Amino acid sequence: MADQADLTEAREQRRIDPSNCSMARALSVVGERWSLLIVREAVDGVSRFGDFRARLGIASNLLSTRLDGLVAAGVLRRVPYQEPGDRQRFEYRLTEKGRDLRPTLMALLAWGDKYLADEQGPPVVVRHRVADQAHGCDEPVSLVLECAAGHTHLPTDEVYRAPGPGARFL
Amino acid sequence: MADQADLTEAREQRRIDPSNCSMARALSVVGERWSLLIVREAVDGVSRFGDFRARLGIASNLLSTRLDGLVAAGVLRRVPYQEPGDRQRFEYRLTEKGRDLRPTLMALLAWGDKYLADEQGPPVVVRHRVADQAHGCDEPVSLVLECAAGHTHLPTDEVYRAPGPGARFL
DNA sequence: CGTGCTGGGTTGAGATTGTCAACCCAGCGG
DNA sequence: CCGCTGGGTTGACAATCTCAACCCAGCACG
Repeated sequence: MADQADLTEAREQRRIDPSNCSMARALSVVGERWSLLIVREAVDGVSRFGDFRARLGIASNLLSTRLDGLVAAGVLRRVPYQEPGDRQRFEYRLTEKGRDLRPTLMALLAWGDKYLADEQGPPVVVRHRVADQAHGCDEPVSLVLECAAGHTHLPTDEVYRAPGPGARFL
Repeated sequence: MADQADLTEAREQRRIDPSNCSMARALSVVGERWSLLIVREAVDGVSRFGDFRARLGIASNLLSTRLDGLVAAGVLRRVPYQEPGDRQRFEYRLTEKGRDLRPTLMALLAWGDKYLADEQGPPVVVRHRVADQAHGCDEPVSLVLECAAGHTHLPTDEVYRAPGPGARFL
């Protein structure tokens, strides 16, 4: 198997310092138990404390802490609103930074759909809504890998992680 | 702003039960502190207990627990190996299921690169390695959204989550 | 044959984080 | 001025994580 050869080769080459990695940083922001689920709800249009709480079943103190954390990280922003005949309250909306987590959510969703769905199939699918409603597309959407040279639909084993401009080595 | 209208609309429509979601299931497998970092290392060719430990700086008992969990989840498999002049030991290799987490890792990496990289730029980039080494491509790779009708490079706001075959409602 | 080294762990104390339940409080409506 | 509602805070307890110490099988060395 080429499998074994790959491993041996990999073990011998100069290694990128794995602690200096954007993935680790990303996980420090959204890597705990609830963060990504909160972001998922926000993507889905949820914005109020009580709605997050009800839909996720998360403890309120923890939700409070997580929302603060996500606001501090710039993933959500806290905006005042006022229902007619009610005092001012706050809601939590996604920022651009938060919206950019959508591919991550989709990748996780796709993986869950492939390996963890129950018999009836995936409970949620992602579809294409074109901005112009006249010719709605509505086809299922997937994530594909594409390289700058225009090669598209790369299988995942044709990609590798290489040192970037900010790389450090062991 | 259309932003506000979207939220209101979203709040009023029939909602997918968020607990019956592949994402939540996916997170229950790889959602804790170290799992994805372990998988990342595994993708990178790391397979041995001590190597994971050294590269991640994770406590050995926790690594032990996580590796067992990932094996139980089918993300890694435990295979015996024997170095010459040494006794039999075990290493942890990615399964297909584990390899399929690569898009998730890439999405997270891309997000981290965009928002969390330091001045020098991202420490790691993903490149295209063609199987046939003769015409190596080596261009940077990115994840793009594509729908079944062939629309490609969808902006994330042109996709939405819709009920799938296994959907439940609130 | 005893002694130590090395990879791959286990055990246990203490800090951190999460859960659950109770409580708070501002302001509207009655 | 009473209670209800949304959006929290507080505190007891449980589960997890971190850190440090220890273990143990088998090879290598003397």
